[in-house]
Amino acid sequence: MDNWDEVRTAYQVARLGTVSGAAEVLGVHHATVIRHIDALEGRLGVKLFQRHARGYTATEAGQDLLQVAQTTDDQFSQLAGRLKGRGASVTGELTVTSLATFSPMLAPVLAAFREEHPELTVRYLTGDRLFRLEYGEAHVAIRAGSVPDQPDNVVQPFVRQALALYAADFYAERHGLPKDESEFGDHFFIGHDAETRAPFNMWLREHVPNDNIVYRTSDNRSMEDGVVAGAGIGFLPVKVAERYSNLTKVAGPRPEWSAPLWLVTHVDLHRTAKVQSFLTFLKAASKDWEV
Amino acid sequence: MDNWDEVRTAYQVARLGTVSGAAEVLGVHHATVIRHIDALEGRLGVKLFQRHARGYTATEAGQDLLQVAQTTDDQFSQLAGRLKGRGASVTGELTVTSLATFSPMLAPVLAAFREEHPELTVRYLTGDRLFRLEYGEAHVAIRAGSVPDQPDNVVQPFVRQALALYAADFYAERHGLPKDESEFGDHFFIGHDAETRAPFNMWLREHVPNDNIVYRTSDNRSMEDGVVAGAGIGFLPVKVAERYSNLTKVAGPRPEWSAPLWLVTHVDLHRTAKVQSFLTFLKAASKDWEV
DNA sequence: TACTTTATGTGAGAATTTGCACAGGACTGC
DNA sequence: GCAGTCCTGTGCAAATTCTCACATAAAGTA
Repeated sequence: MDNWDEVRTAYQVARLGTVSGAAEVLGVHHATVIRHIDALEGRLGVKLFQRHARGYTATEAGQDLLQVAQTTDDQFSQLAGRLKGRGASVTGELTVTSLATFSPMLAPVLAAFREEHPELTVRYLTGDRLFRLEYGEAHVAIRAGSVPDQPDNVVQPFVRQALALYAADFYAERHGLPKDESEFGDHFFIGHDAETRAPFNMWLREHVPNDNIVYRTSDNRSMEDGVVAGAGIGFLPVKVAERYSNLTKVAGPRPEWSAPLWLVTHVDLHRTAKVQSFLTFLKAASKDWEV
Repeated sequence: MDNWDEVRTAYQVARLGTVSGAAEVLGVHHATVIRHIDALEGRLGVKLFQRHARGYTATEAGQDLLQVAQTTDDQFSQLAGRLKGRGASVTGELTVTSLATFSPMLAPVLAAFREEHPELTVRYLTGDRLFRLEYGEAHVAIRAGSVPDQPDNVVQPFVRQALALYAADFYAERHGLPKDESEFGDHFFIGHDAETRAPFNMWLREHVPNDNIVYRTSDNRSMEDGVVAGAGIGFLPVKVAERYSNLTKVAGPRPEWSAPLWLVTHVDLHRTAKVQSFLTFLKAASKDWEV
């Protein structure tokens, strides 16, 4: 059964009883219909129809085919309806990926977006490895650093996340707070373990003696925990710091500390209503994240 | 969704994950597969796959299609199996039609045939109107009279049904029995009401005075009832008369009384195993019906 | 009975579809 | 780091498929 179109033709003939009628419904010439039927019967070795002057009547075999193809037709119609609707509606899954750092900012946005579209399921992926849009792992990615230049990706600038230096009350009680940069040498800082190219980290390496960076973490979330615990002065997104009552802003936010963020989507999905709808929603929600 | 082959192509791509793999399975060039997918996506307005260098991964829409097409493929495979098998096996329906006269002879044959093929359903049609093979109303017809010459019918000679003249005991007691044809003028006969072309009826009109044909019926079955009830001397098939204990054979059987019977099948169904099987069975069973 | 309508069936040209060849990109293993 | 392999993608020629036109046959109708 390796030609589904012939089955479809036979289905219409069985349904309508005439070759001409089937040809009209299918939008082809009646000769085509005859050839399809002949080919199908020849391949199966069974007569599907009895030919007579008034048309074609289905044999048992033809009636069997009629029933099967009937359900197939129904299912395909439903499928087509779903698929066509899907392009225009915001349903199904929306998969977003970013560095774990942005989770606190993104979570409320995703929650609110899902609230607006009850039929939507949100998947938010963060992890060590980069989830790849070109393999369909995510619809939208939020990336930091230099402009991603994957060929099939649609990249647009997002916000520059406002970063500032914070210290916990616990730290301030024991070490005081620096009045300005000149006193940084007398304080302890929290930084990245690796020499990342994150602007704030590069700034830290330049302006703070290495020995004063006493608490080093491998990811930004642990850095946050360090700051809150009073392990030292460290960089936090303003939006994150606002959630803690025991933090004092030491300096900033400054534009040069933050890296530009990028919204990345796969070209195939970029123009879908779902992705577009989310992008506009995200941009609106992120207006006050800016430095 | 008016091109089922494209759905089938998309199904294989979704299943295998690559265009090349799908092309190999489908036995077409991979360029064809790509064009099918593009056409389908274009028509639906939805991306079914995300293209990347390692192949195609199905989007949600593609996975939806995969599921639907999966079941379709299964059902078509099963259908193909049934259909191919049907040509070779004796299952489903067997529809036989004849004049009601032959019902007593045919019934035991049909019953025995069905016994041999438990999966078979027998439909035996008799009626005033002729059931037409070319419209698929029956697989096999038993016809009397001159050779049917419908173009699409396969006609082969059947038996000449042995007919004889019978009288019931009730009649014999009251009127005696004729020794030979010369005494027919002193007896009462049962005949057809209309001037049918049945040989026995034509013989009756020639050899028996019209006034002696006192019981006239419109169908052969009523004629049988008339003979059994002793309304007169009448023609009965030998096989039918054998079933009654109160009948005495008056004359015959004679070849000139019986019309040749024909086995007729439609050319499209003639070579199927089911029809062939029934024809041989019927011929074997009818050997002793002959004159 | 002849005429109209509505079917199927078939050969030849037109149109679409398909296959081929080659290009280009990405991963793998040495 | 580099060759080999396995993908997708596209222009062009070949092949198949489709359409058109006409023939034929049966059933309804005046």
